[in-house]
Amino acid sequence: MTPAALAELVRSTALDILSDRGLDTSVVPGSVTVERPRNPEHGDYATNLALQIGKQLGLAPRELAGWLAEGLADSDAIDSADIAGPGFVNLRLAADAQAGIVRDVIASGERYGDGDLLAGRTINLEFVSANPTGPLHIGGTRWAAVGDALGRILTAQGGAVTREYYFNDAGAQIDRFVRSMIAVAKGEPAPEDGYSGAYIADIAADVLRIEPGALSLPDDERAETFRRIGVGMMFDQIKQSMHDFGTDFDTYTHENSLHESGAVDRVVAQLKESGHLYLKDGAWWLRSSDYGDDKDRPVIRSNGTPAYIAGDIAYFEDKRARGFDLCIYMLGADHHGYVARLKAAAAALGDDPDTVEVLIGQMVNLIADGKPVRMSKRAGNVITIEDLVDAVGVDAGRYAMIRSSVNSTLDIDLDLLNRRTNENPVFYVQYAHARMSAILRGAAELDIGLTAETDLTLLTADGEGDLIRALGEFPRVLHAAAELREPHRVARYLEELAGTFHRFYETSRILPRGDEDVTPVHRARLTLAAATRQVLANGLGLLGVSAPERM
RNA sequence: GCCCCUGUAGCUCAGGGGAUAGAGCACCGCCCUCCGGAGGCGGGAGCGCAGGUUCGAAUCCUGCCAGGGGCGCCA
Repeated sequence: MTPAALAELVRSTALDILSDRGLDTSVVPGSVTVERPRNPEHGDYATNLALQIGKQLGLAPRELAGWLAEGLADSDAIDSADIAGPGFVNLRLAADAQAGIVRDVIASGERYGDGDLLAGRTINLEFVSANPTGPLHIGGTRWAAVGDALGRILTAQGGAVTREYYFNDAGAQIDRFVRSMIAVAKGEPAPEDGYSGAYIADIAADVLRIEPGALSLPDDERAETFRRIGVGMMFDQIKQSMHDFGTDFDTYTHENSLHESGAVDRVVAQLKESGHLYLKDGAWWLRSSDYGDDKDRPVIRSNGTPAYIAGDIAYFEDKRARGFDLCIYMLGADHHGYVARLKAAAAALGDDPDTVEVLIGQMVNLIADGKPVRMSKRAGNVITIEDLVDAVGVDAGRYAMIRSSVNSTLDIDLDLLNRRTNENPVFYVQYAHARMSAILRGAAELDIGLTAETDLTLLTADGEGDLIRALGEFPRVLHAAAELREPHRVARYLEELAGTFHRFYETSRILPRGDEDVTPVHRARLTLAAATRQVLANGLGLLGVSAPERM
């Protein structure tokens, strides 16, 4: 019996008890809390339902808990139900009900853990969207890993997810990028406000290789040539880096295309007409202060040119026209001020601001010699996605990015990367998977197959029950990770599961030793190992991290 | 000044109102006749401060302190 089914059992039992006694059943929440107590003496599961609703019913929680325990104990799935503390009901599952979790994992296979939280939702997930003026640095790498994992998690909950990258190939930073390339191509120093990394020289040289006469073109054509080729190359490089990192996008939208197609002009005209923009000091303003911004923001500058936000409004309109009912934006903490603007844009277009969901992630700090260092292209200490992958590999790199909440600033220790240590917890998880793979190989050699007839009620040892119940948590973890948009929950769960497995492995011999006969207990443990391996593989897959058979 | 995030073990971090707050790393001590020791067992040590809500607060609310980020007709 899965925890979800158990919660439903508790709920229906409570409803029966209350209606039998003529009490108000509406106080029972739609979903009842059933949790795994920290202290194993408190049972396999515990519910606080009596504590939650006792007061509303005017009943002592312990009395209510007593009725609940009595009712639950009648179920075949429940071995024991006891009142504890101020009104908890502690539950122990019957062996067969617990075995049902293992059967469930084996039967569901790769789909074990999936849910329908987001069934019917059409979701646009925009992440990274780094400017194409340089290689993807380690900050953007965080979103590449977390965003990709989130996309997988939302998909596993039934969401129709489109991963999207917004490519800012318009605006002032592109002009600076172009001026920087041209200056370096001419052998001059990069402009004061420009970009000066070594990659600029490389790209400038590549532009000249493709268009040898580029420097002698008239100013306008020269800039356009460098822009077209240089930005295109930068874009390809970023795309390739992320692909090598295991992150691919479904759609790339170019900001420039929104301007060139007239989409920006159209949406601005529409907003002027509908009164959502107002004219002040010669500029057209969006009422973003209605949505938490500290002031309104100009959409059309007084010189008549569109501000950055104009493109974003047109982009949102474009997303909605493509049928998305939820648009998620993953932005760095340095863009948090943009939340209100995006919501105001949605509202101005007549949409519910909740259609826009902005996830703010904190920055990635570089630590060297135990102290934070500021990344600077000028100082030449920019750490790129390639640097990270070269140092620790894709799996450890992705895992390190994902396993912390995005609300926490992330410290990446340069010395650690340079030492290529195996301190990353991903190895702990992967090792558990490899270990089980080895056992299953061993079982195959001994010709021990997994069969549906295996008696899983033989799994009665503490370590075995712990492991089974840990497997049972996976669907709830995925549900929470999707609902809260927190992929790190999956990583933390996998670490716990791997630990529970390693402990099981120490105390429960899986394969027969030497010339021992194969017993039903061996078969049951082997099935449990196979189920655990499946869950680890499913979880790692959601993080985009490999589940190796051997390490 | 205003807005967002953070403050939990020596360090890096988990912890969706629940019972005795966890993990990894580091440190100390144990465990290999047999399934992979990249493992297991044991040990020490902690919720920034002050109020409030609640049967119950690391978690929710308010204030303060400290750190990071942001407040442009830049993007």
